[in-house]
Amino acid sequence: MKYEPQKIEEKWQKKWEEEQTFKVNEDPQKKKYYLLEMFPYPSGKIHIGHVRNYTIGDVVARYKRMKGFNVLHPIGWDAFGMPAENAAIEHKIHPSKWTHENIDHMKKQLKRMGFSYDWDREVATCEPEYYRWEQLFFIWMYEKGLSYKKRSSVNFCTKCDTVLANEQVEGGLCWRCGTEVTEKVLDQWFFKITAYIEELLEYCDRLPGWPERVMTMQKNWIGKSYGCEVDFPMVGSEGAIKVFTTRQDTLFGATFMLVAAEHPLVMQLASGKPCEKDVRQFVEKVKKQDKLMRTSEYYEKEGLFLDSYCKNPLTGREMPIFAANFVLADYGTGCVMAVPTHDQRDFEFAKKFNLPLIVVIQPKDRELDAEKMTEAYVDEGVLVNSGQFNGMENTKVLEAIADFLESEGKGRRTIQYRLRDWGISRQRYWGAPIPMINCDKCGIVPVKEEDLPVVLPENVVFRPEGGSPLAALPEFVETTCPNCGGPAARETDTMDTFVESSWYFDRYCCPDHDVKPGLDRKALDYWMPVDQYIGGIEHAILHLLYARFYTKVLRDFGVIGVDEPFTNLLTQGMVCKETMKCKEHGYLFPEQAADGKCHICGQDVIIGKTEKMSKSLKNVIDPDYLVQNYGADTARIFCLFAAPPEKDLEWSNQGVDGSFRFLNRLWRIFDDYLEDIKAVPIALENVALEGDLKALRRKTHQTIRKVTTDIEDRFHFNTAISAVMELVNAIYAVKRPAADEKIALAVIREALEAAVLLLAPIVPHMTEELWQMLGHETSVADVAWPEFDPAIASEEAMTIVVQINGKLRSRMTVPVDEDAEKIKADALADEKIVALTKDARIVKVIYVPKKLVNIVVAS
RNA sequence: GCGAGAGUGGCGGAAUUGGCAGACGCACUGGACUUAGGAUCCAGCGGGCAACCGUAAGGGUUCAAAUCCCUUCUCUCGCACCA
Repeated sequence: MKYEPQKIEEKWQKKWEEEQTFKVNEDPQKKKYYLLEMFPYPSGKIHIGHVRNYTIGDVVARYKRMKGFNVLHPIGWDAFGMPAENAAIEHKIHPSKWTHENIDHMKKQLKRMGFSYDWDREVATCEPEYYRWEQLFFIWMYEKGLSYKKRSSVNFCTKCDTVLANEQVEGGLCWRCGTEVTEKVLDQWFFKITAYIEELLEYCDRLPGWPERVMTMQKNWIGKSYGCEVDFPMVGSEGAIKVFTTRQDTLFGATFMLVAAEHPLVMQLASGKPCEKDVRQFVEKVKKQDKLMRTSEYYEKEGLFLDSYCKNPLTGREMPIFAANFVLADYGTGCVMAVPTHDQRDFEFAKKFNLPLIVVIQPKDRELDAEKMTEAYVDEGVLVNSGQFNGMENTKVLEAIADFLESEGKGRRTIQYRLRDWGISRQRYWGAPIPMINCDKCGIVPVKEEDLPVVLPENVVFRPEGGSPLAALPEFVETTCPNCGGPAARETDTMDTFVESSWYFDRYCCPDHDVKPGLDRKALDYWMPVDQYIGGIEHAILHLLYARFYTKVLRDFGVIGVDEPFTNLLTQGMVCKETMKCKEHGYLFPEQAADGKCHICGQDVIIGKTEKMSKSLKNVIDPDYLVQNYGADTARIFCLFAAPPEKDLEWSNQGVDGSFRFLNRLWRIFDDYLEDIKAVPIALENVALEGDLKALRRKTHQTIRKVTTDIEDRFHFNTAISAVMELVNAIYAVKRPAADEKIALAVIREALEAAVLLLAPIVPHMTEELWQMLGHETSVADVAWPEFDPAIASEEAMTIVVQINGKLRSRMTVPVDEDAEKIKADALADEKIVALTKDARIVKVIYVPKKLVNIVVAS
């Protein structure tokens, strides 16, 4: 019988669905395991990255299930977002329709891959029953001061009448219409993630199951720095300019002051002075400068003297104050003390404006001369020109200067963070409405709980020029104030879609949307936290940080009982493929470039770099194509075999062939033996085996051991698969026993059954089929994971390597329980060793148990 | 610039705690079967005639280094004028 994946795959998928094989419920008797993969955005079709991500997750879910865990393995849709709205504008299809059609199609595709989801828990975040509770949590957050409205500057396109994300600004122009982007000050909603900043940071060191690099990225993103706030008194007026610095060791070298151009202080200082007009112009110019450009290293440093001075608090020196384009308004106090000798930016600025340089740190190996410096000295050294601190090492003087500033009342220790509050307002339609009402009399008033959800209206008009369709819909906007009953206007901003993805894993735990308040604490206590989370590295900061924050917020509301949502995180690599180009026709899809020729013009195809699969580079493999030509099982096993999960996977069509060939190879030998082994029970307990059969049985048990640890401890599916390949090769290597050689057939049956069970999480359809062919009646998904017998797995003889001075010189086979002294003696008596050591003096002999003997000789 | 990670045959990758480098697969070569083979099975496959040499390059620690340490180079990712 031939291996026909299409036939058997659809058969088993139907059966799993009918029998609800993967439906789960809370069961206090069983140990739970919550396996979660990042849910997809319903963009239209699943791509190979989804296949990889969900295959990895599926293997772990099925493996844990066979290990006896009560496994929660859900899926859903991150269904709000811009592409749906763009489709509405371009193709005149309602975002809701577009999204639901995509979900329907992708759902079919996922089912066709055979993933073991509990589909009863499926969630789509665009449903009012989902975002209803998010709106309630928003109101709770508002009441606690965790969500607030603030004026803040954003990228704005006047033609499209909308805010643009940083990513939507291309070279200072709007990505859609090409209009110059301006900064606009708008009232925006924020989540106060900074209220949890210390806890978020602290837990970075308490999540050992997360990859170090993700944690490092999060820590850097939070960006905690210890330093001092220092007061620089104004000259000729009251008050002082406050500055944040981490380099108080250079304070004596501060010779001028820089203020961010946007800082209100700038106009304040300039007002009434002759420079006022110029300053105003300068500020306007800087505000217009593109944010991306402005933060580029190569951007010209510009500044303007404000005709004002302040005083260095330690030296008393008068310092001119400048407005500068490169000072960040929203970090620290928006003002920086400039130390041109020890900061490159300040150095460049000082040279440009001919400002004084004072060296305050001298390197140990040479002497700096301020006159001759060509760049700032930023390394370690000893303080000079620094009063009582002279002679101290700059790295050690930080505390002393901080103490001094505090005792003199001229400054104080502070901590600064890079992380800003999370701006969640979007002037977009396809998102969860922010449940707030603006009343002229009462101000901002939350919608009453019993009036939730604020449902997104369907009958909106999408304007090709952009802008929020909600604001243009009077029946949505016009309402009454919940407080005073007077006329009021609804908030028309919607929430950032990252809000939905910050708690969808909670929703999966309790699919009943009608429980109040939204989530069932008992179910959450059983399932949460997520034991294993799997997804792309691209979410290392945003989604993972937001979800951690939101979990802490819900915890403080008593909704959930965990501090952190995800115990273990696996970040899988990207799927890449080489690009193919035709000189005339540009990038070609793989099917347009078969046999190395462009299918449009016949020219030779140019093979380009290996890049992440993307539509624009056309280096994509359609999962449907794989399913049709090879079946889901081949697609699954290839994704796992080609690379370990955390690394990028380079696509290889020949590799897919190889995987398909392996499945056929297993199928064939299984089919070949089927009739003979069907009747043979496994009863090898009291049978003494010899030779080939003994070796095969040993291999079987060794393979079980290896595959188990590879999956359990490391998620190294590629080596697990290669171990099974070795087992299958070993079965092929055994001489075909006759139909009446029952013991031999029993050994082979055991090996084949082991191969089937070990592969069951990886290629579930084929293994279900083979399992059934053997006469079993239960689903292979419900069979217990095989156990190995250490006695059978252990080798009776071991190969000991004999080295001379660490170089391989001979090998010997000895019984496993051989005495160490005997092994050493045997090694020295070995024919090759004797020949090589006869003229040398043996210094010592090292025996590494079960591995090698190293003979150290002196020549 | 700062931070993190990586660099092993023609290719993807193994080597789990410092202990036989190159498992497994792909590609390639040869053989068998065959009217035929792009199917299948079997064998070979880092370099070198060899002694030997080989894990980006150089140095070090060690009886022993792909693995640990130092220097350099290259690549990937993240942050990036954060004071």
